[in-house]
Amino acid sequence: MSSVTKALQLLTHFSTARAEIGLSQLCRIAKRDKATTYRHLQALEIAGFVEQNPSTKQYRLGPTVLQLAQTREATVPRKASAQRPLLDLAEATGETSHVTVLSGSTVYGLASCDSQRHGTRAIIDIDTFPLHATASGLCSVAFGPEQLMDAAKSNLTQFTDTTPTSIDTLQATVESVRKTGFGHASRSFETEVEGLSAPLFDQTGQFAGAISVASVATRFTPELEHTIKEHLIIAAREISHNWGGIIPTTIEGLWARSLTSTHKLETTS
Amino acid sequence: MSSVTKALQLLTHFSTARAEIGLSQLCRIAKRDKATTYRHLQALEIAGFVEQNPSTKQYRLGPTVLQLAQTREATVPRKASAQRPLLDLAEATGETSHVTVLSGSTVYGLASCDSQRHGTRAIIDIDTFPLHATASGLCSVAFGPEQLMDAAKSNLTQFTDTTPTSIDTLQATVESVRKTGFGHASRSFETEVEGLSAPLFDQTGQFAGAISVASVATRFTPELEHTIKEHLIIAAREISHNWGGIIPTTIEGLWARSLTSTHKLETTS
DNA sequence: AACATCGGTTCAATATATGAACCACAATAG
DNA sequence: CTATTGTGGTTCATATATTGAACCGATGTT
Repeated sequence: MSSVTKALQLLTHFSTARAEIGLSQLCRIAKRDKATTYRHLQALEIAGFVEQNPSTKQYRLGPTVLQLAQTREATVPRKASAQRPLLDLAEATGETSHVTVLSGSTVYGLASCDSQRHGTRAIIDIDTFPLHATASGLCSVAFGPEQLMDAAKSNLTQFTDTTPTSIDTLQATVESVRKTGFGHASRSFETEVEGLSAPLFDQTGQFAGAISVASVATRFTPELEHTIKEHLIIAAREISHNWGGIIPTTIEGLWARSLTSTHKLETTS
Repeated sequence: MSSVTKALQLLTHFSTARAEIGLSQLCRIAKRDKATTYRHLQALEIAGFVEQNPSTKQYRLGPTVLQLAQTREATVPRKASAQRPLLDLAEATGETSHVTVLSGSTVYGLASCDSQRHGTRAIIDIDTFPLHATASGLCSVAFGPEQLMDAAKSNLTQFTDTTPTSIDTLQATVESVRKTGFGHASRSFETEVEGLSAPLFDQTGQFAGAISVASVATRFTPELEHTIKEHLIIAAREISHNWGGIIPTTIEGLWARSLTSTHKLETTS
């Protein structure tokens, strides 16, 4: 491992929960030699990546990261940084995939990608995704800000005969999303389309959008569902990472449980 | 110079104007060896500080900086990161100093610091600074968003007999701030106080606030004015840096000219 | 077909990173 | 009023990781 990598790794130990770290403390956390760590910190300090609290001598993140983040945010739009994982997802599942972002109480389509594998494809050609009827929408209601539930309740347009049109069925559906970590819209927007989705998180740590796969219903077997979920997880992690966020451990836990149970179902059936 | 420092220096070459840089190009810009630069970029890529545009192979800032910036923003408030330069300023000038931030059309006091050097001190004990009558306010009008001028015009309260109360005198005063790079409130808020200020900038590149020195009028000689301006510049650079910004070169130019002319005045008088 | 780029790789030479032991200081504890 | 234990910071011989000229294959230009 290069010394550059080692030095940069030190930065990963700073968080809102542990904003300031002393030299000795950091050595323990990172399991590193003190002299080396000290020199690494000095190099990071020169570059403005860390600074020392003058009163406590503890180190904390420096102002340079603000500048860099500004540049990154200004030059790499969310869409571009979601493109690659989206393509991989469509490729791996053989189904059409979407990335949506939440703005206010509206779920906007940010990017989509068709797989070339099958002749029939799910074409979702809309700008905004209904909260109650699409996998992305349900994911947003389940993991986004609370007022989204009200927004969803206030527009329960019926698209198919399985669209949740009552407040009770909507709440039950959202509840199951919160339990499994996946949004699931079973032919509730288009009669021939099964939607599965996973939440995305950005640098604020908040829900920022969703990644979804729209599968042609006739192909939607338990095996495909399992495959889609596996790749949704990969894509969600990657896009969240590109947006400066991480998947909360609670969600990771839901996914882990959700996948093992699906797997059981798959092997016992 | 350590290899860590050298690697981190590479990041300074990325900006909104030059968001993506190829390996060879970066070597020319940074005047570095190609093999070394390549390895440094690899280390930065592992840590997520840069990433490669898959299609062009060019490098750009990576998602990690977003996370770090989030943590920095959440854990180091503006006030804390302005404190030290503010103290140094008060110390160096022997006068009371303030940091103000702009929020909407209001200039709020963020922090202040008294010098212990003199028995008499300028005490500015307010939460919000009048736009037209204080050095910080004038600086905000001069370098902040345009609508501030309207806000200033709509409240021309007379505090002293030199307070600019007409739209014409206000505009003339602001004009001179734009010419010199320094806000100057000559006994226009308190009869015994001369105020000098300089603008502050944050990571968005926009005007974010002002740093000011309130000097007791009887002490306010051309020599002191020159000293205050010198140290205002230092403080403004430092606080802006701590907020993730830099002083625009136009302002730096104004200051340079402004200071040499003051110096001439000082030596010829 | 010759030439000039590009991103990426190799390997011997050596400059640079390393860490045990060492300060000086501050805050406890006995 | 010492010990003790913690801290941030420093030293220096050792050795390991960094370095850059030269090289490669690919792509594009003249």
